[in-house]
Amino acid sequence: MSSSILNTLNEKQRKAVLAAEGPVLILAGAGSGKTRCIVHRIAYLISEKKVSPHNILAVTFTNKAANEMKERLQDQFNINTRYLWVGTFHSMCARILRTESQYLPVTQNYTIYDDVDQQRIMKNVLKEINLAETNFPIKKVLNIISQQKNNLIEYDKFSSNDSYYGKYLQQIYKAYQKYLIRNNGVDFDDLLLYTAKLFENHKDVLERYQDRFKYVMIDEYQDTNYAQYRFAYLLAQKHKNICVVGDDDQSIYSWRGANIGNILSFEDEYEKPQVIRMTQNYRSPKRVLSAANELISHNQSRHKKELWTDKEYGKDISLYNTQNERHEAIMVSQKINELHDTHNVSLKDIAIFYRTNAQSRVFETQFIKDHIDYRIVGGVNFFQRKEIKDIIAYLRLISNLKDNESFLRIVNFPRRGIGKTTVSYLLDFAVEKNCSLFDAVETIDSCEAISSSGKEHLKLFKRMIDGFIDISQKQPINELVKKVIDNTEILDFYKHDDSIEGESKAENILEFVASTDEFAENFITIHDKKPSLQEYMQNLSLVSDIDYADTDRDVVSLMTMHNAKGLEFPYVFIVGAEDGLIPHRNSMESTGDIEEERRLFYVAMTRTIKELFISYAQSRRYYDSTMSSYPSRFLNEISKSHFQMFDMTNFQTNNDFTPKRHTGKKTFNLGTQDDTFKVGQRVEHMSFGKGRILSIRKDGELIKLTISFDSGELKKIISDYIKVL
DNA sequence: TTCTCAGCAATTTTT
DNA sequence: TTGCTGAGAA
Repeated sequence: MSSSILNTLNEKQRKAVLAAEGPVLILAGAGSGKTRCIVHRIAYLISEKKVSPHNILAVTFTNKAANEMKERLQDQFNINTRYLWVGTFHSMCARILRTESQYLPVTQNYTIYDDVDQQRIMKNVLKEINLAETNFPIKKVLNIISQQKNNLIEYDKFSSNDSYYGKYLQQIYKAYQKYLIRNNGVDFDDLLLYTAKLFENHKDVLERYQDRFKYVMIDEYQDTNYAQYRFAYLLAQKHKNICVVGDDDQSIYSWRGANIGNILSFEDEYEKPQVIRMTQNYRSPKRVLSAANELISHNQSRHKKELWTDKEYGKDISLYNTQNERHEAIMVSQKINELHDTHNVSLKDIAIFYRTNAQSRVFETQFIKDHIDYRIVGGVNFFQRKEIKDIIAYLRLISNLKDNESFLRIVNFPRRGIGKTTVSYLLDFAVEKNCSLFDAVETIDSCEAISSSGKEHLKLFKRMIDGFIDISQKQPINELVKKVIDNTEILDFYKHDDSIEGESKAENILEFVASTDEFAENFITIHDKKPSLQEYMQNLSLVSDIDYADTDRDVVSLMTMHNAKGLEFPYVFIVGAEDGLIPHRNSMESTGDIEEERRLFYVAMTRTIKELFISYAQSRRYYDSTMSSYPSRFLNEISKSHFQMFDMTNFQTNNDFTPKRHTGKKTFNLGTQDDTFKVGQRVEHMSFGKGRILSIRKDGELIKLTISFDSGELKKIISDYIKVL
């Protein structure tokens, strides 16, 4: 029978594949082959259990993972994946909502706003209801609203234990939501919220989907939030065939509402689920794995478990102590060249992980200098670049005329003589007429406030958009994009901008055109027809760079530790392993925060297939100042015997690069200079009382601490006078 | 009325 | 270092 489905699996994996019916919980450690397990499980359902692909829903964490899964099913098991639903929660929900839009406050062609759009919108909302940004910081407010939505709380149910701010927050939430609806738009969280609410409030709709998706599978279940949990729960209520896969040690998205509780309480939620634990790691060498095990064992709130492996011990983990972030980049660059030139390692087998996106910059400059090809995965998404978003704004407006947000963005870009004054009068006029900005232009002649030249320009603008609408109905998306770029002269605008940025922006635009061509091509092979604007818009906001990261190019991959999740590379560099970066200074408040940072570091380490390199710098430039930094506390939680240490701090810019190898472990201290002080630590001073260390600076023999005392005072004090608590 | 340029603030992680 | 705001120039 299904020899190819079961043969290559170990006992636990086979068990997971064969557990086709009923609730199943798979606790799968890092590198235990869970993706493979899911793929084989789907293949088994279809080939052996004769389940129609039509009845299977598989939720993955990224679209890329979804595509890979489909490819494997197609290539390995010859399964037609056309009717199989594989994708992220968000893309599933977007798809469902497009079909069920009659139940929604928006129409079928709604716009999906991303986080940058959200910020712009919130800015307008605050202005609209006369609240100051200083009192209600945009990001914070959006964050709170996001949390509410992820917990399926709508604005009328919003309550806060803070009675003063709570009242305002509810008001903001409401105004924000109304604004979105007025623009016929939704944000990411709405996709989940609307779908979950749809299932809750319309039993008939829910039942339709329950019967459609008789088998539900969810990957990375530890990173689901309440709305996602609810979505899955409701879907699976009828047939109870739900299989979730996850690892509590890899939960790194709690800041966006993910709740490890979902996976930890699965056994209570569902009646007698089969529980399968996969602890054999097939990815990392023993050395790396045991170091990772040691690290993660410092977390209190976790299922106790230890990964094991048959693989060889592998090399020591290299640990580099460098002078500053530039030297760190030089060191990594040289190491990569060495791997590439003398050990024949392909660049695509090398990855660099950092905690914050800003850290990528130094590496980019260094790699360009050293002629190392690289690519950044994630970061500023290609589709989030200003020049691309401008074109997308045209597309959005064409497909959704109520989208005032996009209207405002492009009405005067490229310049066409419609300035702030004209726009603000137009806004008033639209409010008065209770219509969208675009519709307001129709009757603009009756608006006295706007100058006649303003009116003319607005009408010209409208005529142009009307022309695009016409084209969009007759031609496929890629042709439309070309027309938009031609008629708006956007490309010329950048070409005439002599700066380097202008040039690269023009290039990006051309790349965007190419990407729509490619989209059209792919679309034709799958659907046998040319894609319309609508069909293009459907997946636009939901794709990210990771989804596009083609693994074929022979380049070094740079990404945040968050983006590294689910990936693996033979050679892994973890850079910036410093207190303040990992754990991040904003995440040192509670032990819960620190535990999540520790999991993040754990995730990064366990991506390694062959060899792991970790580096930290003595000082690091932030934005305008240089701060001294100290090795991450996490390094202290791993036995030193796993490391081979290299002190690069004597490196001089003109000198050759000759690392001094440290064999004597006594001379090398991982902690702060005297291991007593750490950033974030509680300390006491005789006269100032108790406080917390904010930064540590070495000044000759002296160690100077900046301490925030509980009294509210901020002092710089020599360490001799400080007692550690 | 529109556009430009200087000064100022702000920097975690993402579908 | 980048992005945004506000004041003055065109």
